[in-house]
Amino acid sequence: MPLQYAILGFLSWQPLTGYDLKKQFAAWETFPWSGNNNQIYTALVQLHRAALVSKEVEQPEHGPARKVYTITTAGLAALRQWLLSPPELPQVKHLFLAQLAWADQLAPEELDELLGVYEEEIYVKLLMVQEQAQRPSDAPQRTPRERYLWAMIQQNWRSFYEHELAWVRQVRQEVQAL
Amino acid sequence: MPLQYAILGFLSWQPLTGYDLKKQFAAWETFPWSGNNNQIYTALVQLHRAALVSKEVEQPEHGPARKVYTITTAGLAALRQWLLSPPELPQVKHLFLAQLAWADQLAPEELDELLGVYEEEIYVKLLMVQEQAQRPSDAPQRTPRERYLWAMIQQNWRSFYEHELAWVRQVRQEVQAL
DNA sequence: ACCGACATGTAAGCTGTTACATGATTCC
DNA sequence: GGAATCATGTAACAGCTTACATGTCGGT
Repeated sequence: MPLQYAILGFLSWQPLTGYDLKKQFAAWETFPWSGNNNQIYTALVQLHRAALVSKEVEQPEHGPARKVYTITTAGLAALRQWLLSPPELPQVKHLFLAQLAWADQLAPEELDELLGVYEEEIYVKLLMVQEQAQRPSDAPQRTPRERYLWAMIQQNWRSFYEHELAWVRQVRQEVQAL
Repeated sequence: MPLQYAILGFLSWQPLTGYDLKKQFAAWETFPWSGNNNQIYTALVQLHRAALVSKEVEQPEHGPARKVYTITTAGLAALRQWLLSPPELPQVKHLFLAQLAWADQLAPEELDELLGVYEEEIYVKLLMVQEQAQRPSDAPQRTPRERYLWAMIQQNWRSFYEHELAWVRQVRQEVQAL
């Protein structure tokens, strides 16, 4: 269900094809649908059946048909309704913490190695979201408020990985002292 | 798959029944399996088939049979192997950020209301994890190192929600200024 | 008399990932 | 010649949630 609304969100910005949407989802942490064919194309079919989007088929001389989807007024209304619905808490699946919970069974060097690998992974991810944020606006910027909101969304991700990095560095240091 | 290993983790601490495991999973943020019957009971069957756990059936005079599961040496080896495997990045599904991404379509009061509800939800959750951390140790504390690791895991959760709370308060304030 | 905790399990359905399948165009 | 991008879709499977189903015991 939220995937449908996220699609409507992008279409409220501009008409797009399934392929475009796929790329958008892949590009932003905020939209946690990994740019997955199966879900996006079937969601578009459902949205079209529900008349929340309209479809225009462009047939170029060469290559496959492009199906460009546009949001309808019913779609805009549905999007607005979702925006007003009570927010969900972030769902965090932090498997590394579950791994750490039993990591006392490891030797000191093994534990340090594990923490080191995690530190490196987080660091790489942090670089990724930082670069993502600086990418010249591939994002809606219709009003100053919208620009502000997107900036704060990016900041949320950046500071999440920054704090995670600081946390793992602290753990690594203090665990060596034990 | 990780669920199986998490079960082995708890059983490396002490023998438990499916019901006990369900309560453990429900009690800790760190183990993101919502205390769900279906998954836990079937996972135990699979672990038993793989001989990673052994089963003892206690039949009390009244009531249903209690099946107490104990980890085997093969199970301990499998757990250790998982602990050494490369850590995964945390998977964060932050739907509120996706909602905010399109929230410029809302009136100022509507947006403030949305942020206010989210702030309250995060605040309640923060209280929950704080209380969870102070709960008299229902957790393994076999060595100082293990005690330290569990404390740092709890701290990770606490600071996540603290930062989220600070973030939403900032956004709310600054969005009012626009 | 009813509710919650104890204790086990099954069924249906939604979500999500990976891989398969096709075919043209552009860049190296 | 081969890889990447554009562009659409399908199939199989794994993960996860919700609800159903049954029955005892202790507390209010």
